[in-house]
Amino acid sequence: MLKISELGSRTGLSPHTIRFYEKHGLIKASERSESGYRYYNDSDVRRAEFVKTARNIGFSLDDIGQLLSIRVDKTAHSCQEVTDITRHKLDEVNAKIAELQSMQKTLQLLLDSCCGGPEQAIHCSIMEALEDGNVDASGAAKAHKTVLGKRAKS
Amino acid sequence: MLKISELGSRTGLSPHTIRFYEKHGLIKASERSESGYRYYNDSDVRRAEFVKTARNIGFSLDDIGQLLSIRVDKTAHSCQEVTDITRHKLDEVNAKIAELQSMQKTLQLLLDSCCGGPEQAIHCSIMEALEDGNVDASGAAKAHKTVLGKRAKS
DNA sequence: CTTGACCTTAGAGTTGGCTCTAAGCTTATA
DNA sequence: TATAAGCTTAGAGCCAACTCTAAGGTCAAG
Ligand SMILES: [Zn+2]
Ligand SMILES: [Zn+2]
Ligand SMILES: [Zn+2]
Ligand SMILES: [Zn+2]
Repeated sequence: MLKISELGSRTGLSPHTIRFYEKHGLIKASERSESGYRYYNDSDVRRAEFVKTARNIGFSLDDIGQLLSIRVDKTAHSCQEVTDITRHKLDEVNAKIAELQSMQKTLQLLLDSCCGGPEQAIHCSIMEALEDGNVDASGAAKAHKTVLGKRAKS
Repeated sequence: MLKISELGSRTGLSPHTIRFYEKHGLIKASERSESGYRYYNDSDVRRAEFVKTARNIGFSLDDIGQLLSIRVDKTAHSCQEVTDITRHKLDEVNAKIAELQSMQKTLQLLLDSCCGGPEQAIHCSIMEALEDGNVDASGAAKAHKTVLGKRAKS
């Protein structure tokens, strides 16, 4: 039976994150000590590792919840349900890639047009393109709200 | 002189968003009526359109702020400053694309391995891969926090 | 028997870019 | 003149997935 920080070092999730996942129904400690400490058995650890793997792939916590409910009774669920979740995620990823590639293309064109030198930006072609709005940004408009965030840790 | 909703329909930004941008220093109404209504002149409109174009490309509001401060005095800034901002953005975009492509690859492999049929998920290869953690998710781990958000409107 | 590492909880804060609400004032139209 | 549409403000809420804080309880080592 592992304590929360031991589960943390085994899975690479912080105790904070483990409690957060518990609050959202993803992970549970099958036992608690009298003083309230969480204790995780092998089955709990396997579930937590499943969550970690799914998260690393990029599934949302909501997706992971669905995958977990399939996991607890596989006879009640089909391969199709699993592929539906996976394909939906892949569709999202593909859409996002397309948006980012549109941004990439636009930014590259802008960079190619500008000398990038130390002279005054008076005739800078990037500035001119932005002024004139003659920028091929089709597809990029929807892309950038949350496109460039990061997660710090593993 | 345009009122805020007129500037909105000209630029495709909502009045709410215009006020939000004003609060963040991107856009200003050069005049106010006695009753406090914002009035935008041609120069204001051009600035707002610049902001809209830059936003559509994918620049952050912070980036746009920097571009705007170059715009107001181009003699005091160089092409290099402009390309630095642009290149930095391109680097972010490229990094994000790489992460998403890693996710894409993993998801595609999972999908290829599963029959996707109506039978019970007992021997589902996607579930097995998630259980075993033998999933090639290198690079995807950092990717997904904010990767799949959306902005609704233009 | 004290130190320090670890555990508990509820709840607030972070990020970026909006998006909306409430409560009230102004303006245009019929 | 009445009604509706539009404007003002400060400030709250939203999204996801954490991340941290405060204030306290627990436990093993020396
Ligand atoms: Zn130049
Ligand atoms: Zn230039
Ligand atoms: Zn199957
Ligand atoms: Zn399957």
